Amino acid sequence: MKPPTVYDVAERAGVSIATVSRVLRSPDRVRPDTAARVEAAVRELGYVPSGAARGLAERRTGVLGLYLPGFDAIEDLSEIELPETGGTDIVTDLGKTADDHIADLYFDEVVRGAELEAWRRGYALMVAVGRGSNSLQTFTDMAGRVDGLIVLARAVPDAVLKPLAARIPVVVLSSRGDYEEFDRVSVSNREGMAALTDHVLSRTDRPLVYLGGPEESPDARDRRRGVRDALEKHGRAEDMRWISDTFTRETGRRVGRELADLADAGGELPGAVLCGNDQMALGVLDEFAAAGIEVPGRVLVSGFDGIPAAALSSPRLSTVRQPIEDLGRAAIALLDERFQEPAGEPRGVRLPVSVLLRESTEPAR
Amino acid sequence: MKPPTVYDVAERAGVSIATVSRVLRSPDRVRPDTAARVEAAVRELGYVPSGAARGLAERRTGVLGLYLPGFDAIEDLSEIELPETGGTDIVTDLGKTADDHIADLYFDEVVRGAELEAWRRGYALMVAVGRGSNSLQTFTDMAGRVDGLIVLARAVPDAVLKPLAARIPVVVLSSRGDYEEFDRVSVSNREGMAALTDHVLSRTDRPLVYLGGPEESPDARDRRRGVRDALEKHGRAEDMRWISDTFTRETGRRVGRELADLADAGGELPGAVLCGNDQMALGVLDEFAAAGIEVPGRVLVSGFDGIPAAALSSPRLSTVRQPIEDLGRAAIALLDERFQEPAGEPRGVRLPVSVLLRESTEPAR
DNA sequence: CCCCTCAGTGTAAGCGCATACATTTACAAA
DNA sequence: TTTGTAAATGTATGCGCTTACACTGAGGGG
Repeated sequence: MKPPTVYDVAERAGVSIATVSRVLRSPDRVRPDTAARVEAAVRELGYVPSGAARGLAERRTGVLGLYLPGFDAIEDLSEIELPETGGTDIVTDLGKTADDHIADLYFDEVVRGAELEAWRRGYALMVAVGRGSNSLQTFTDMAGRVDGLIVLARAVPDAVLKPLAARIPVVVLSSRGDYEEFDRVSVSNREGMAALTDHVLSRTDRPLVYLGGPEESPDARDRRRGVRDALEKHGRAEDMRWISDTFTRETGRRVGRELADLADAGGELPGAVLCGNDQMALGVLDEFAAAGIEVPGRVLVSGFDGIPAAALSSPRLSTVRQPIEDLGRAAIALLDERFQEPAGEPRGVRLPVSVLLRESTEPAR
Repeated sequence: MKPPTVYDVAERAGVSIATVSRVLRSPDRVRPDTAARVEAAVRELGYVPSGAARGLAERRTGVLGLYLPGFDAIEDLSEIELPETGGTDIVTDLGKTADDHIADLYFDEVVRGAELEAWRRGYALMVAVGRGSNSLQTFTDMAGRVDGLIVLARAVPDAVLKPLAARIPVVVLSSRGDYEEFDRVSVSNREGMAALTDHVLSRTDRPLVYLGGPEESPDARDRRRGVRDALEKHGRAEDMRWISDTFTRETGRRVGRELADLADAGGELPGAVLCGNDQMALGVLDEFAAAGIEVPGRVLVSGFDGIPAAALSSPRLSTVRQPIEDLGRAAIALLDERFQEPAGEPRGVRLPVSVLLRESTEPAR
């Protein structure tokens, strides 16, 4: 059963296809009674205009794209079952469940922000994710379908991104300093971390530990710089032991245990453990709690990101909240702006962060 | 600057447009050396195939759609600011923050599930949301752009949905019994609530209160039926006081306060307060805690949905976890299945729920 | 040496719509 | 009635791609 087209509608209504098109797009340019006939035909045939044909003729689609690099969660997804009739599964859940979920992904909030802002502005949003070897295929596929594109830094080779940006507006979500030839949005990683560190330094005179992310991550680098900024400001540049590792809770646990063991063996605890993200900090807290080391009593701990779990830990974690959802929103806003003003200098937007001071860095008086 | 087309590439490579198209779509049907020339031209020109033109010629787009009814959160969204340079905002956050966030929206998880499954199967997902008066416009716009469509029950008038379903596969996310002429997926609301109620009835002999959602919500209706099923099974059909109101935490607080006041005035507390969703139950817990009424010591409380907050309350809430993310995933799977098997009876999938028994219904021995 | 086959390539016809431009109609003024 | 003008409608082209079909030339079998 072939879907009806303008031609079918036109024939049924006894008009030309041009009139059908007008009724749909600028109804006031057509006489009310003919419009009514056309609308009736549309209804009777269940006609739905083809987006592809419209896009082709109009040279715009009304769709914005968001492209993310693949992540393991997708690869690991198992086949879903489709039962005709569901049942009920009774689970006695009296233990503690961590529920380390996809929901914690950074992406997730970016996507949500982009969705909200796109919808608000009357665009539809298409989200695609690179998967394995043919991820470039996925990318160009998407690029060919949208009026503008948001891309996470490093998700796509520059050699592909650069020429594309000459064709359609592209916004990159990057760290500062990266991708300066594109429109881009980033957050104040460095300043935020500097402010938090500044606070911690005012609370303890003892030497510190910084547990940061991998060297090659631009975010990690920026945060480390923020720490250094604050140290220099206080003239305590030498007061820090630097550790770099993956951004995981497990890493935090490992380091936390190590420090606890050290203290156990008669060593001195650092004045504070500053962490490059919240997951790490939570890992540190896990182990300190297990070893009976009071936070913030004996040592301060801080994180970065402002994930929900950081507000639920005990003690609650001082951290820097990134406006991740706003990142997505700002990117869409920037795209929309480019449609109004196609030419011009690339524009960089840097979103402010909030330093959240909570109990984990607030020593009892 | 007009984007390059197949013609430009063909000219540059000294071949015909058919050959260009072949290189892109079935590379093994052209000689390796010509393919190489074409690929070089593609790269030099930064050519990206137009999705619109492809879609038109191929009569398929590789995109699936998800359509949601509008919600207030979008309307209320304020304009986002785009600062060139971000700052740092220092917030001393030593109080309790509720963070009642969009993240708690039911939709959110559906969207995520659909995204994951679509990506996994190599489709892109387009998500659109009806907004105000022109929401129908948005809907048909989207319908014209996708190979298949997922729609939330009641988001679109049947008069529109019905003819559309004859053109492209449509899956409806509905409560049981609804939309039987469509492919659809739902969850076992009724059975889940029956099982949880059954458990609660085995824990208390005193009269109960059921605080359910609005009469007109099919979900609310299904859950209420589940409660009734369990009551009848236990021969305690008369043991329940029924309340219907909006699905909000505030409603829960109101009812909780009312019950607390009653108890204060010498009345008897019910054996349990069963709630139609977790938000309500949390509201009840809020007020019981404020009034010093121990849960589960003096009264049991249960919820429905299995939202994250239900695992973090004190006491943790017994509830029925809906596999909301799976709802989205199953819908995509169903669509994909329809592509293989276009005809056939409409298929209904009902997903199982999990009854999570936690402390709020577990009286101390 | 001719004819057939087949791989490789080109030609051209849509796909369904928007729209510039041409034509017709309706109506008012002359 | 004629003419002028604006509103309403129709005609025809092109948007960029895929693909059926036609064509070419090279190699193999007779």
